[in-house]
Amino acid sequence: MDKPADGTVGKALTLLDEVAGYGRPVRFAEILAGADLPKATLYRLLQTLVSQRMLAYDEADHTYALGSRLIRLAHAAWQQTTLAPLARAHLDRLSEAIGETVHLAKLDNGQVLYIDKRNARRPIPMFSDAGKIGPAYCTGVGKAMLAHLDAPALEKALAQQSWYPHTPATHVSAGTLRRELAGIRESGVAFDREEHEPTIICVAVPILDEAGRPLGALSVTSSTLRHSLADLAALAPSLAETAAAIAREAAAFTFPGASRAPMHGGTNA
Amino acid sequence: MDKPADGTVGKALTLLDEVAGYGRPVRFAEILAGADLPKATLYRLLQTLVSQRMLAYDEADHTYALGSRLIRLAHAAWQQTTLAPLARAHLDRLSEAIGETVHLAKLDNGQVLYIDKRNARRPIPMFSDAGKIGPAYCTGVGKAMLAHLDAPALEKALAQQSWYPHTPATHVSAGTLRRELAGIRESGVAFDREEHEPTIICVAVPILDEAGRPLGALSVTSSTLRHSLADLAALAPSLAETAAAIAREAAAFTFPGASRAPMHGGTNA
DNA sequence: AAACATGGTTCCATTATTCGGAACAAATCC
DNA sequence: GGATTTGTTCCGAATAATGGAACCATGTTT
Repeated sequence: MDKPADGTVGKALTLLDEVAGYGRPVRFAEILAGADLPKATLYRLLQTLVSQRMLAYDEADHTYALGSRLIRLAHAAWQQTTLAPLARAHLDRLSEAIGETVHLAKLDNGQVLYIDKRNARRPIPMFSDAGKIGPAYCTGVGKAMLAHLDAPALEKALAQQSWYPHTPATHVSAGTLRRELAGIRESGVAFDREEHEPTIICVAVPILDEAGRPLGALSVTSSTLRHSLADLAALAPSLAETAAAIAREAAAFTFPGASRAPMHGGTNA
Repeated sequence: MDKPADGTVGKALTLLDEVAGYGRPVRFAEILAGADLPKATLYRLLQTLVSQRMLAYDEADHTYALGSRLIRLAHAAWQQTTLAPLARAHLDRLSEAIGETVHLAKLDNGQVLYIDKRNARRPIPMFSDAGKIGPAYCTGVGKAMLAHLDAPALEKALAQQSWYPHTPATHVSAGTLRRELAGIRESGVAFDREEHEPTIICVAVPILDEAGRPLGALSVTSSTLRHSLADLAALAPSLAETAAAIAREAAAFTFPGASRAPMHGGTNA
């Protein structure tokens, strides 16, 4: 099942995922059962991770949980590896204008990684929903991005899909999806017709760089109980406009100054 | 400067911080200059990190950036190591009610880790965003939490402060701060009187567990250009009420089911 | 165009870390 | 009180990390 985990670092990170997977503080014994490492090895690894603040050890009830260093790192990751910071203001505006759930996502190894989100009512803080991952082959954002990949990248991505039939409308193989992608590429708009979850529909548009490659995608999601596909289609222009604005900004953007800004100086001087 | 980095894992993580610190994609040579590792060693370490998706390598311009695995992990960390998920609805309500910038923070090794945030209707630009860290000795949330630490924990935390005089109003040693903390403990409310940034003021209240220990803190921040301390003081009751509600919920909460839920199954079935 | 940087990658013998079985200690349960 | 579960420490053997140096690929200088 688990394969060529490289080195100690690999094991340590696998362990992190392991702990993350429990979704709650865990005791040593539980981890021991889950991971297949010898007791002593696991023990040392955990110690290292705790000492590095990637895990937090609760002396009181002897449990391990994810550490705060992760949150710090993630903040940095979110800021630099994604176009979320750039897109933020645009998302706000779009959300304000149309009052429906808006997603910003990027493609990550064949899967959709949600990077930011706005709900109708309340503004959303970063990690609340950002960070979730979903399938590409049956979501609006996913298809919007797949449609603009070049041939080799697309093949690679298609090979990474699971083709699980979430609903009757789900594409279950590359064949039918390819055909739809051609259309999406033409029109510039992708729809999710209850392909991932029943009653959930969405419109999505890609955010493209100068070369036409997808940087990410934007979508508006709703439910068949409240809107028809036609309703959503009507929103496509504003979506496209927003996407274009984000793309423009991303193109204009060059990373500022080359000077170092150390992340956590222990004590800040 | 750098201390007892344990093992390979330690080095790898230090490297992550290093990359994070640049705040933008970095080239090999830059990292080489920054970190003091031999070329070959650095190279291998980077490869490992990339292969583990903790870093992302851009083939096009030969740069390294933080990887998406971090975002995924962080999502989990945010959910389980903090009271953010519990507090979310309460923050929304509070933010809605008072329309000013609201922060939720926890204490992390003597520093303030911001965990969630709601913007004012007309946001003021300022340092602090979810995921960021800040000093405890000169912020409202920091002082609110310090005030409710028990003696040994307080000593430890005080020893971790940097006492940098950000503004004329900043406490520059434990002495004066201790006195203020006593008062805060009494009143249950802490103020930041432009101690961290000029013109930035705030009211904060702690979120306490049954034993009276601080789980986190809530604050409302504004600027002297828009509000007086008295204005903020008037908000203290709603803040306290919200804090109490969060505390109540946190107390009632026990981590649900013991069953495993693996975090990222590669392909999702 | 040849010579030279500069930035990045690979080799491989040496060395230091990690490994993990098993003994030990501590808290829990009969 | 003794037995069991749970967590921690030891230490020789095994392995993985190390880093100097050679190498390769670009882009630069004369």
